[in-house]
Amino acid sequence: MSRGHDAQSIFEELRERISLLDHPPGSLLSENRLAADYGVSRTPVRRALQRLEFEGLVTAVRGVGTVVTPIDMMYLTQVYALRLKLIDLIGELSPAHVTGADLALLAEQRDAVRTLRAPFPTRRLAEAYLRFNEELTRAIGNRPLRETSDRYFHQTSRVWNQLLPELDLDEERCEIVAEIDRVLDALRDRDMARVARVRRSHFERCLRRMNDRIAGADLEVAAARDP
Amino acid sequence: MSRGHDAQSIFEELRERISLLDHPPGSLLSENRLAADYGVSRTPVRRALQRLEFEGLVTAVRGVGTVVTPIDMMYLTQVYALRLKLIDLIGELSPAHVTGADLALLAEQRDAVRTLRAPFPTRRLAEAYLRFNEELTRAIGNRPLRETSDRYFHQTSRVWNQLLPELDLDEERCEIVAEIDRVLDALRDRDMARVARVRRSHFERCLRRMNDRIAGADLEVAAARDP
DNA sequence: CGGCGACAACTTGTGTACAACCTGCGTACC
DNA sequence: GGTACGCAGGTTGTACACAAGTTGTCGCCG
Repeated sequence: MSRGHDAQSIFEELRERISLLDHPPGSLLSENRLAADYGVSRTPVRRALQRLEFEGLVTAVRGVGTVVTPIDMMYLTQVYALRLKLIDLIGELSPAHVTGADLALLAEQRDAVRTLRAPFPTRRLAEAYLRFNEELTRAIGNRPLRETSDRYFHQTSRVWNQLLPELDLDEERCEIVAEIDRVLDALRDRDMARVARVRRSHFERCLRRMNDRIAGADLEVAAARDP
Repeated sequence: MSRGHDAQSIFEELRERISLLDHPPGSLLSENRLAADYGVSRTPVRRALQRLEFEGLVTAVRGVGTVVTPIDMMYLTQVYALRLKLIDLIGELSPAHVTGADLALLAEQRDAVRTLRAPFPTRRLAEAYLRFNEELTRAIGNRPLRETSDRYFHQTSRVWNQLLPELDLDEERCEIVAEIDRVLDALRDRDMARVARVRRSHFERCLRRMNDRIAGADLEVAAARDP
């Protein structure tokens, strides 16, 4: 299929495809198949898969294949609880370093989401939010915090993406536009603490919407009350 | 050398050897050499090294070797700032799950450190603190927080270990005994918030001692004022 | 018809040969 | 003597062959 990829780009592409549910939880990835797809041997593919395994997104099983990690709510609830705290930390120990170009890109992303008109595929919204998050993660000044936030964002994004078809798509779209808008305002003032407050607020609202939707079901997203 | 190792155990051993400065920053690790030492081929060694690379402890350079990451104080200052915050989180979102056996093991470790009599090798103290931290990390209830704490502990432990020969060894020994003692008390009450306060206090005292020692030098450990 | 066992076709883990690349030393040349 | 070049040795990255393991299928037997 697509050629000229190295281990790093294969990792990034696979991570995105897993986040966006192109490879749904529980599905099997074959090293041989991926190697053929990317036009390389198994070696760089294995490196990418091993990193995905360290990040908890896949599990290699000898004789079976590499399984995309199933969604484990018991665990992901803990991840949500941690992410809630990490958002606060972004405000506490990140000197803002955003350029005018970054702000313009965020505004572009907001407009792209705003002009989406129903019916649009849920994947479009999921991808837009992924891009927004990537751009915002880049603005985190504290490098280990940036890496940690990135890591756990990709572990949880599948939950919202999987629930998206059952949510009110237009409501979700508006929420994202509002979030980008308010974050953009705070960033223009170089006020990372306000960025954190905004993100925390939208994060909690998102958790509430998801919980409302699956109320009565076995699963519980319920974070924020880990202790 | 030692045989019967798989990628996982090679990773753990190498990580410990890097933390304890058996492989000092800047030194070269050869895949062939390690493969011969562990009695396996390059493949499992490469897997271990790749994970160390993802964790930021080594950097593979084509045609040169795998370099143990030099100590970068600009970066590690950020890691210290994050670790300070993570310690608080341990108190906020970790239900304690320690058994009597865990407590007994910690008491044993405390006694082992207490009975150390000068002159003793700095490595002994460094290894003891590593073990204490391993045991305590295991008690963190929130899994992603546990993994993150573990990761960044191993990135920063080399700093203290490298400074140790220039510090007052007996003072450091007493500090560790005191820390384990106070943590043990708090754990007996299942009071993770108090554990966090104790650890934060000792962490800050340790930073201060290190800064005092290298005052006037080019380097600055100075965390806690990242914002 | 049901169960069970051999087996074929896959998977990942390991070992090995080779390609691409860097470094340091020896040597020739200025 | 100093400098530049070339090559030898060693390193990681890649590709491939094989070992170890799982799963589903097909056929045989009770």
